[in-house]
Amino acid sequence: MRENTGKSKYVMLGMLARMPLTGYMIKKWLENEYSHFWQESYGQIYPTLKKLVEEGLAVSSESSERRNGRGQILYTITDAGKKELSDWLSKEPEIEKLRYEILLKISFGDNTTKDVLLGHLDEFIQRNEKLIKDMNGYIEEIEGASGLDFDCSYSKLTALCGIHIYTAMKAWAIEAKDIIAAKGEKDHETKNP
Amino acid sequence: MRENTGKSKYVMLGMLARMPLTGYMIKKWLENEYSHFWQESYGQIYPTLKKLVEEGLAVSSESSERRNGRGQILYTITDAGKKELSDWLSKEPEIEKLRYEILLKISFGDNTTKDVLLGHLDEFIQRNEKLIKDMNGYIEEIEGASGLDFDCSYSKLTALCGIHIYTAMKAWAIEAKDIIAAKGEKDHETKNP
DNA sequence: TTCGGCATGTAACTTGTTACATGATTTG
DNA sequence: CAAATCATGTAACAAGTTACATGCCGAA
Repeated sequence: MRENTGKSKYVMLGMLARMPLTGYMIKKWLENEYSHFWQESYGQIYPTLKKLVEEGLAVSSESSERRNGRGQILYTITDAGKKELSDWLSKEPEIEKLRYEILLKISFGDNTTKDVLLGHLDEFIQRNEKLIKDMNGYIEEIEGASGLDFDCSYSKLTALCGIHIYTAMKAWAIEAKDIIAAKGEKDHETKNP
Repeated sequence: MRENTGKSKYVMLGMLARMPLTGYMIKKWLENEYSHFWQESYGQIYPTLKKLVEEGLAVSSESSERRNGRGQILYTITDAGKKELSDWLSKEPEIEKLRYEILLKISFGDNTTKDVLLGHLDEFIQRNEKLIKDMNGYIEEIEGASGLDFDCSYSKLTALCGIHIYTAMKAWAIEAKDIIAAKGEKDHETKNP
């Protein structure tokens, strides 16, 4: 009983806990609502789903009535699956290993021009502005949809986190631009006393 | 000439651009100053260094004078390496794919208790407080060391980014705790009109 | 003499992505 | 009729971690 499915397994379980889903639906749902902090490819989803069934954490029901395209395979979480999920939820989240390419490029800034760095930061600011707008739109969307069959307040919390992060990133980038610009002037002074 | 080394290659080049280094020194340096936004394992470092030499981006000089322990292999960047680095620095940084486990757990919050979530958030707040303190310490450190042989201002910028992010994360977690606590009360009201 | 740090290296494994194959149905 | 979308799936690859092997030196 090796533990080879990483976190994808729990993502599937968490989504199936809401409602029975197909692999395709899981992918679409991830793309729409989780993409800013989580993503999975089909190459992960389908094999993981099969393992879930093997481990008794979900059951599959092949609906031969092919409504759209090929016949769908619906996965439903079992009691064992619910227990597995809640056990995982109780465990303290691991510390994330982050890899910010932009910070790498900034920290190697000596090896390029000021303009290149300022360009990257400008692009970064725009990207974060877009993300903030997206997150705000998403929050309005779920606030607008009142008569929903399930509670979205936890989803809203993750969007709120996005807003915090992207706002902080944008603020940093603006500050960084100022510092880099000022630094250029200082260098010039030093070289021409 | 396949492109199989990902970003590790450029990290090595960026560090070698400062001074000639051994694999071991690269690892230690990464652990000390880059660990909050980048990390590499020996399993990546040594093979990548070899490839750098194969591609003519660095040269190795085995100093047979074994100062400490086993004889070291010093790697020095070549002009071709410097060009490769500056070309990479000019390219727009890729959009990061983030995976925040804590957000996953929060978004699946329905399947556990309020106490579990509040506990995770408390731990998260403490972790971020520690990180903010670390980053501030790091900034003071490089500000204190005045007569340094090379400019640290770009490193300081990355630390500043850390402070922004961790502060934002902490602020979010505090807000999230309040919202989750309030939500509990509201649920109670709804169930007992 | 034992332990920790210096120092290099690799094999096995895990994790995840990409590109492809298949094919029905819906929409323009 | 062509293209997009629904829908499942896999093989090959890429990337990265872990655990281990080796061995010297200095300090406790």
